[in-house]
Amino acid sequence: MEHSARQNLGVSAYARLKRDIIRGVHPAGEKLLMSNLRQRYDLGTGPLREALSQLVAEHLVVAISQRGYRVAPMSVAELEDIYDARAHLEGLIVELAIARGDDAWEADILAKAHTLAKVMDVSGPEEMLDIWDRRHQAFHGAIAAGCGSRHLLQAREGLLDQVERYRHLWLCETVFSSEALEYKRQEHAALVEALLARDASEVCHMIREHLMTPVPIIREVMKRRGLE
Amino acid sequence: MEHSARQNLGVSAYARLKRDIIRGVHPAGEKLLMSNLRQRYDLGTGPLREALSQLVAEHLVVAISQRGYRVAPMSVAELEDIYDARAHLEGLIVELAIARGDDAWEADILAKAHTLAKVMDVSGPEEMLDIWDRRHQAFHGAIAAGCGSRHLLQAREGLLDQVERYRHLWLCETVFSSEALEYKRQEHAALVEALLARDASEVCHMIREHLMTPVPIIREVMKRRGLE
DNA sequence: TCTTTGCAAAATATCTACATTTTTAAAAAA
DNA sequence: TTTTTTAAAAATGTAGATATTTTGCAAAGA
Repeated sequence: MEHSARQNLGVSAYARLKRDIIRGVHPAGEKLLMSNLRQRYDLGTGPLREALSQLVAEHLVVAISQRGYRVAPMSVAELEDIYDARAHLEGLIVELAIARGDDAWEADILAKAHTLAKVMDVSGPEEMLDIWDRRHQAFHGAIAAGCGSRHLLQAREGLLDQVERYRHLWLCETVFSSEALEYKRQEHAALVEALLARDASEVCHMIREHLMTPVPIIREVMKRRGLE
Repeated sequence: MEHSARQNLGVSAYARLKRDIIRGVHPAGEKLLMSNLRQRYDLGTGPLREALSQLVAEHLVVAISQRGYRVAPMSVAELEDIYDARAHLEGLIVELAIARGDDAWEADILAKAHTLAKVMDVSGPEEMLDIWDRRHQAFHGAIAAGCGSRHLLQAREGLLDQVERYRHLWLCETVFSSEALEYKRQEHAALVEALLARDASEVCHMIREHLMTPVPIIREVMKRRGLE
């Protein structure tokens, strides 16, 4: 009964490649040489091309016919466009969630906010980054889930995938700064309060602010690294 | 200079498969047998798996590990969710477009509205459907483009891909009915007028109405065909 | 009799290795 | 320099090997 359902290799190749692209192991614009990938991930071309095709569909990789694959480029212009799009979409979704969310929705938000606030620097900083990010995503995910539309949430996921590489730059700066973390914690608490009060316009405004704060920081990091 | 840039086979496999799924050649839920696909599209498994991987990323196909691929199911519940999501997202985008669109935007809308209104039943009805649909999409695309956000438009494209199968059911009913076409033509004209007047709340309301009209018709078709 | 179980055969999905085509680079010629 | 030629590198496609799932059928159990 527990044969640990063997995944096909394409699926794990996809997960590993995506993770490495987001973390900058494969930087923006890098040529993804089949021979390198085969060696690095110990896979044949078949599964790799499957994984790359999916990443192309997600716009994290671009394919040039007969010339292989490349990590999608990054730019400050794109950074700004993604965050702009996210702010608007997230605003729409939160508005719907406030109109449609039920008691279970509220309870879930409280639960996720609690676990997020309790993240402590117990193990190494690398671990810390993972845990904080996971719980942070879960918290915002719980808020968005209230909109009740699978397809709006799907669109939101798409933008999340796009922003991940930029957000990773920010995470590395932020998670290790306890004052930045403390500031976020306060924002989250205020957000929960406004959500429970179902104050739509207030929440919209707060979410927007909250979402956009990383932008100047990321812009700075990108300039420092010459990624503009 | 014009070597007609050879595409890799995966790309054309993707286009053909997608088209056939949207048109119902491969109905919802159908098992996509490799041997059948190889025969039908005259391709090896490699390019086919590439194409299928992309379609999986777009949620038009679902993959079950070691058990191959299946056309994603359809349901009335999904129909309603997609249209709901679309109505909200399109509303958001149009609002932004009204705030941000310039003169070129207005001009492009007028141009596209004109070509759409001029579609005549010159050749066969099959051809007619293609042309009307293409111009209809171009018209609404021109309106949305005004929002100026590549990533919001990308999210919109994603929903369009999702809805395409349902919309195809509707198109077949509508395009051959000249009164339905005439009704649409009036809606479009009114929409253009309100857009040029930059009456955001009016446009939002109209777009929503315009977008949702197909839903009851499609629901009917689905029931008739036992796709509920 | 009807249902369940076990097994082997067939069908199917998946992967790899190699053949083919195309691009890139390097060297030679103009 | 600029162009042409040539060799190496890389991408792409196919055929066949391997592993997995499904199916058909018979025997056991209810």
